[in-house]
Amino acid sequence: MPNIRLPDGSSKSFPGPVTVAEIASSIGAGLARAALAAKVDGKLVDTSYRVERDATISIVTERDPEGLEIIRHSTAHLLAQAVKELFPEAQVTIGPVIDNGFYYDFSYKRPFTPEDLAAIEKRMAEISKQDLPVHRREMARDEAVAYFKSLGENYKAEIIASIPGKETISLYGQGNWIDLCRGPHVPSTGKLKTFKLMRVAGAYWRGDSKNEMLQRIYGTAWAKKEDQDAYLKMLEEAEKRDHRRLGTQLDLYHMQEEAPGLVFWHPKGWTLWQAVEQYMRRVYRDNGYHEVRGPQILDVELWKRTGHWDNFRENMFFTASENRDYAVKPMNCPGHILIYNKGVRSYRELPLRYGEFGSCHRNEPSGALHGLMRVRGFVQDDGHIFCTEEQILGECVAYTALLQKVYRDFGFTDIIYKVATRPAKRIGSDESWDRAEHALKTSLEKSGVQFSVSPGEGAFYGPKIEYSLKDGIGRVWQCGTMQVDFAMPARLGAEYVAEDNTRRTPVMLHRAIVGSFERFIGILIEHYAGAFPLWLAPHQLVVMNITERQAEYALSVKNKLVNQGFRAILDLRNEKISYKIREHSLQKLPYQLVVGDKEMQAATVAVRTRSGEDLGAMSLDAFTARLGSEMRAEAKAQ
RNA sequence: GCCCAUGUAGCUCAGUGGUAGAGCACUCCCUUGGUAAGGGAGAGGUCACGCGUUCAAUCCGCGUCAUGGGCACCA
Repeated sequence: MPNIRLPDGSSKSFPGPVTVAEIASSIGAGLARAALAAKVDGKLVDTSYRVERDATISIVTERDPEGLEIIRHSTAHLLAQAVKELFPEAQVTIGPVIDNGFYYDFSYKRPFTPEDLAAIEKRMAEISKQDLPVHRREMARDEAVAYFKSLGENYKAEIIASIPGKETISLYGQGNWIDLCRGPHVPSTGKLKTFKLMRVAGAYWRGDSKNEMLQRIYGTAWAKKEDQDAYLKMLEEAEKRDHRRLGTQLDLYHMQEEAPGLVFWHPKGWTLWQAVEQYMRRVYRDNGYHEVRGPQILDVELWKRTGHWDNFRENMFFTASENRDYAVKPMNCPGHILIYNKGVRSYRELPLRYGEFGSCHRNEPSGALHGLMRVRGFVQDDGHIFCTEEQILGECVAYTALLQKVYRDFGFTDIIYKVATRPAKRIGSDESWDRAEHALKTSLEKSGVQFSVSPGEGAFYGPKIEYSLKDGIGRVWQCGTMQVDFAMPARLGAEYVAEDNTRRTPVMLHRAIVGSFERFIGILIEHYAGAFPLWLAPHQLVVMNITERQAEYALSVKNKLVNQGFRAILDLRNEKISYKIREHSLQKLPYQLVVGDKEMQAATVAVRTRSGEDLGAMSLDAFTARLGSEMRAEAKAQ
C-alpha cells in the first residue's frame, strides 16, 4: 500500500505497486502526457519505474532542468539508433549530455559527411514520429559483455567490462536498438521533437591521443522549438562578436601565414593594448612590484638547469649563433631569478616582487592555435614573488583581491576559480604541499568565492590557482594564475640570508592577472563586442566637418582634444555627414563630434554618442568635462 | 599532433575543365550635402603553394602550408 507524497504537500495511496506513469495519470491526463521521468525520494527514474513502498515523488517534465537533460540524453540515443540503422557497421561508444545538447561517438570505417548528417537527422525525425516506446531491462555484467560482443559492439563491451564488480547493469532500447545506459530516458521517442545535428568532429577513444579516432556527432536538443531557435540565434549573434571577425572589421590586428600563431598589431589594436598595459603598469606600481625586463633568448644550458629542457623542450623555439645554442624564452621566471640572484638578499627584503611585461614564445601544437586566444608568441603580465613559506598566505589573499579588482575594472565579474592540487609525481615535502594548498584555498575562501578543486592537476613543483574568463560563446579560457613553486629557486641557487644568518631558499610565487595580453584582449573584444568603454577605446572620438568651410575649425578642435590627452581623430573627407556617421558608428567610436557653421560660429561641438543619442551642441570644455567624469565613473585609476 | 571542412581582389562572398565576377573599400571627377551608405568613371587577382592528369587546370587527383570546428595538448 504505497503512500505517495507529492511536491504540493498532498499525498495519495495506492492499493499496490504502482508505476510513475500510473501515478501521473492519477493526477491528470495532461501530466501523464507531459511526464518524462520522475524523482522518487530524490532519485531520477523512468516513468515505467514501479514504486513499491512509501515515497516522495515529483514528476519530471520538460519544464524541469532534469527533464531537458533527459531529452538530450534520449536524443543522443535516438541519434545512435538512426546511425545504426543507416550504417549498420558503425559501432556505438558513448553519448553524453553537454551544455545545450549532446554528442555521440561512433567508430566507423570512414568519417561521416555533411550529407550523412542530413540523412541521419532525417532518420531521427522518422523514428521520433513512430513514437517507439523506450524499454529498460537489466542484465548481469558478464552477460551484457557477451551480449554486446555478439552484436559486434566491441567498444560497448569494453566499457561494460570495465565496470567494477558484478553489479547488474541496465540497458535501454527502442525498436530493435539497444544500448548500455544508466538512464533514465523519456518514455517514447515521440517526446523528442526539437533537435538538430550541428557538426562532426574527430575525438579519441577514451580521450587518449594514443587511441584510434572516433567520429563524434554533436547535436543540440530542446524541449521547445522556440528554445532551439533562440539558441541558434544566440550562436549567430555570438559569431558577430567573435574577436577574429571584429579584429578585422575594427582594424585591430591581423595574422598571416608567414607567422602562424603570431600577431601583427595594427595602430588601433596596439592603442588598446597600451591602454591595458598602462593600466597594468599602475597595478604593479601600486602593489609593491618592481617592473623589470629580462632578455628574450638565453643559453640552452640555463634551460637545462631549470628543467625546461627535460620537461618543456617540445614547446620551445631554439636558435644558435657562434657555437652557442639559445632558447627563446617560453617563460619569464628564470630571468627574474637571475635578477634576484644578483647580490645578496636579506629576509628583510621579502616578499620581493618583480613584474614584467614578458614576451614569451611557445611552440604550441598547430591544432591548438585559436585566434588571439591561443598563440605562439604572447606577452604576460608576469610577476614573481620571492617570499618565505609563512608569507604565502598573505601574498595569495592580497593577490586574489587584486585580481578581482582588475577584472572588475575591465568589466568582468564572471570569474571561474579552480585550485589544482598535488600530482602523484612531485617534489617537496607533504608538509610544504599541505601549507601551500591550504594557503591557496584559504585565499579564495577569504575572497568569498566559489571554487572547484582539480586533484592531481597541479604542477610537479607546486599547486596553483587558475582564474578563467569566458569568451563570446561561453568557452572558458584561463587568464590569471597563482602558482607556488618549491623547485626553481633552488635549481637556480636563489637564497636569502635569514634572521639567524643562515642561507635559505625562498619560495617563489608565479602570478599573472591578465595572463596573456593577446588572450585577454581577445576576451575583451568579445565581451564588449568591440564597443569598448571610453578608457579602452582605441579612438575615443572623431571630429567631423559638414563642409570644407569648417575644416580649419574641426582641426583646431581635434588638436585641442589631443593636447588634453584624448584619443581623437579627424574626418575631413568630402562625404556627407550621414556617411561619416555611419562609418564611425560601425567602428564603434564612443563619441562623434559634428561641426558645421552653427557650431563654428558659437565655438561649440555637436555631440553624438555611440548609441545614437544626440547630446546637442556644447562647448569644448563642457565636452571634455563629460569625458573626464565618464572615465572616472569607469573607476579606472587614471 | 589527430579527424573533418575551408582557402578566389584590402574585406565579405559568387563562379567556371578554355587563364575570373559582385558589393563594400581604394583612386579620380562631379557634388559642399546637418546625424547610419549622393552620383559617375577607373584601378586592382600567380584563384594559398607545389607536383600530377589533360590539347588546356582556379576547377580533377596527390602533397604541403594556413585557417575554421572538434579531439589531444596547455610543465
